[in-house]
Amino acid sequence: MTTEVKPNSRERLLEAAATLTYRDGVGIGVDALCKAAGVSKKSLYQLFASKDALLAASLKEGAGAYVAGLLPPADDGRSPRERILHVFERLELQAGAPGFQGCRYLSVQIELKDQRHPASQVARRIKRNLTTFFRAEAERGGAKDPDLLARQLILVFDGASARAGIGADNLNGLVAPTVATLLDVAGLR
Amino acid sequence: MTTEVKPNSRERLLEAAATLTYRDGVGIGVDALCKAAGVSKKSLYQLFASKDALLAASLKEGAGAYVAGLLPPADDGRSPRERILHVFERLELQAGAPGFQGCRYLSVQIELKDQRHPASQVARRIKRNLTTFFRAEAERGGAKDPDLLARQLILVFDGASARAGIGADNLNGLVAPTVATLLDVAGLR
DNA sequence: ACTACTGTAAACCGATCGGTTTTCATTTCG
DNA sequence: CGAAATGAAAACCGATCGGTTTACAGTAGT
Repeated sequence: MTTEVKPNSRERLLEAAATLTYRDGVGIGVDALCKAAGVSKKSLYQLFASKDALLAASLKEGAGAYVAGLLPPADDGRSPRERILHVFERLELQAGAPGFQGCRYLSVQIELKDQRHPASQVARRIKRNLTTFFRAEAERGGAKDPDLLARQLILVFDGASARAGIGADNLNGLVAPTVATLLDVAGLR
Repeated sequence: MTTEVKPNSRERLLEAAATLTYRDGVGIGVDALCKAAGVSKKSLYQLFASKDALLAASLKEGAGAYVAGLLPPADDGRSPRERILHVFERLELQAGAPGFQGCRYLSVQIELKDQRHPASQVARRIKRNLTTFFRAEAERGGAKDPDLLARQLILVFDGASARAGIGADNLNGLVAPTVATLLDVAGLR
């Protein structure tokens, strides 16, 4: 077993940071984070150099579960088209869940403004990974212009997630046909 | 003439709020706003009930210029397709300008989280206006499903503006073909 | 039992938050 | 000229910010 039954202070802080910054924004105070984690500020600053470092670490260590919940398993038998659509099905599912506020990585970048902020850099890397997945599947599926298709898909992903996050759209009947259209035109059968 | 040569305190505050909250986020302090506007806090709180009210008013009164800079003039001779594409051309232009941080109305809603915040409600209304424009042009152009097309267009608009705003994409060669594809499939000649 | 360590709780630091009030120089007007 | 109104500057308020430090309870190792 690699999983801990009893999360340590570090893990509880990462979890609290993930939960509270997603719900309340990156402006959340360290007092609130420590309280939610049941950890003293002293311990926080022994484990992390700063609040920014905690935030960046929280994003980074949550990335694995995030992409795992979004991407299809590697080398399942399905076609690139199906594998791409899988991602958007998962997004639509997430968007319907209570408490959904949009893609946390996009939100963090928008809230922080500063692109050089460590958490912003982590977020950018994760987004780039998703784009890379799209681009690989596009190429594998024989898309006319894999780069263009990948950019279109991540654009739709971020747009859909943002609009659902602010409650402007519930995505019902929107994402699947839009993605299908882009895949069709790109020649992804 | 309706334009003032000498902006009064109220206008300077609205302008400062627009500039600074866009650049630094809604977390900007009232001291900084007052300093930038050259207005005392006393005057601020005579003119506006709260910082939130100032922010909401700033968004609301900037909306006219915003949509005017985005939408084509009413009843120019052009086709719905051209009029829709016009909006995305303007967006691409904005995105290339220095200091572009994405659509301010989307950013405000993401930063505030709370949908009931007065500024968030103003932002939502403005976005709805843009969607209404898309939907009207879609219908006028004979789109198969005007509602769907309008939702697709605003999704692309927000996605493109967000991704350009965080520096993840420069939109070159992306937005126009994507929108064109959606218009084609919707039957908008 | 004694020491050494761990980590929580809480005091504390200077800075800043949103917001109110006081001060005072300037302008406006009778 | 003198009174009233305006508005900027800044002090002030309690609260909170990110971050440090102290104090102390618990627990291990010997």
